[in-house]
Amino acid sequence: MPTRTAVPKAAGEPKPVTTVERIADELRRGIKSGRFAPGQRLIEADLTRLLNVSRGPLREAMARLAGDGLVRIEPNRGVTVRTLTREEVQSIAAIREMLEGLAARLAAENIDRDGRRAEFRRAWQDMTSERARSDPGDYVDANERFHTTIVRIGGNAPLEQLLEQLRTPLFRFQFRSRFTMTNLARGHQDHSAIAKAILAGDADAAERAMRRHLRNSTKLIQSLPDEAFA
Amino acid sequence: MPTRTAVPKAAGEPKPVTTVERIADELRRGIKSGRFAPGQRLIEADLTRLLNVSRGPLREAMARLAGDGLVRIEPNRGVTVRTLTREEVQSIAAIREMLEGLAARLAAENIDRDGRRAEFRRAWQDMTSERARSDPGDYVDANERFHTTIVRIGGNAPLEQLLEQLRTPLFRFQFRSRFTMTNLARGHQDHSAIAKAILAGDADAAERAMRRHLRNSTKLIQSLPDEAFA
DNA sequence: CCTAATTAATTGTCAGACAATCTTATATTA
DNA sequence: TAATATAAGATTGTCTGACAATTAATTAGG
Repeated sequence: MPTRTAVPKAAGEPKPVTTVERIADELRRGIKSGRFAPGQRLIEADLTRLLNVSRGPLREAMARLAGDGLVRIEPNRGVTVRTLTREEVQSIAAIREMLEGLAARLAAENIDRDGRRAEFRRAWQDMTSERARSDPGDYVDANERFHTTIVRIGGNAPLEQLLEQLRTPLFRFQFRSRFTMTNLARGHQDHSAIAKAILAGDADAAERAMRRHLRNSTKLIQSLPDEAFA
Repeated sequence: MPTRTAVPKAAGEPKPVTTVERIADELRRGIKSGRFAPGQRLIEADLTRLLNVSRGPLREAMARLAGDGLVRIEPNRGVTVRTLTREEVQSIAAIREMLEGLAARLAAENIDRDGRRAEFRRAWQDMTSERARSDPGDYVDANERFHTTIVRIGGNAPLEQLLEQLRTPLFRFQFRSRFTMTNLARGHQDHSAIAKAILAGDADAAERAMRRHLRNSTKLIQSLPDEAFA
């Protein structure tokens, strides 16, 4: 009988302390990576076996994910990975356009605090590195880091958390759409404009550039065939 | 004296079918009304007794509220009603300014769909009614309905949910600040401008007016003494 | 092949248990 | 007395097992 109650605590790492947190982390990762597909049912019995936990913490973790908008809980019908209709994608995109725009503005305003300019330069260089240019996975990662760095530099913590929430359900679309050469080129133009504006401390330009970028990305996602949506 | 809970019932609110939902509802109301004060610890044993439920569903409900940002869960230290620092209030206000502005824009764009113009007129009249003008509680209710109506008319469901989340932790400030005559007058000016722009279908003006209103409200909240914050 | 009855799977909740951790009260020491 | 260590109590985190209610799957009957 595998009664693995306590996880060996890896010292020094910002790792989940609690079983609930560990489960939530695991599921979050699984959903983001696509291992749990949108619409898929998450059955308690399966997951308790898979993760070696009891139903209590598992259900708590599910409740947290539901609060984050990653899964849907329907009474007596259980939990499913959240799906998005075209309309919902559009709605979320409109929200993101406003908020990522705000984040870019804040980043431009605060670029000269602490070591933020250096931090931003690093993220920006990662985007243009050879690795990111050749490997799609690396590119997606660098792209995500670019955006999260901008928000972090802005220094609005609630905004950081909120954008994380809004991006996650859209994440899977990136793997399908982004990788034609013209798309990459366009994305690069957008990113350049954003980076330039932020480094120049031009808040208006940064916001404008970011919003334009978001609109372009959205157009790309919306051009996907119906099968990509719920 | 019975505590006055000024939490308006949403129109077609679906009744909680599940114990977890009932608990979450109850606690949400309690937090919004101030019966559970910011910073207050929510102890499982007390609440299971108070609500006649077992720990499982209670903890699930807590997890959902945590996802909504209403409470904080700290490992091994339990659940507390979320508190806000001045800085956090400012951060949330910046987000709200963008999103309520978007909502106003969308409302103006969609004011002539279905019966939305009539619906909006009703909410706007409630604001200026005698009842709202005399009783602070009624005014706060009408004010909340005014804002939620605008978002609903805009037709962006995720935005509706998000703004609900962002408003709730700020709700308690309304009871302390809003009620000097000059404040009411200023608020009325703002609201008039918003209503006029929306009814005229002028999206730009609606967004501008709403953002101005939000900035004014924020200034009011920020002018509160330190005791009002965490 | 479609509909209804039966069975299986799954969820929602409860109760009790116990170790780990945090908090408070008490005793000890500088 | 103040600071600190220690013990006692309170609270959380998790597990197990149970059972009714509901939903999904299967089989039987028309």
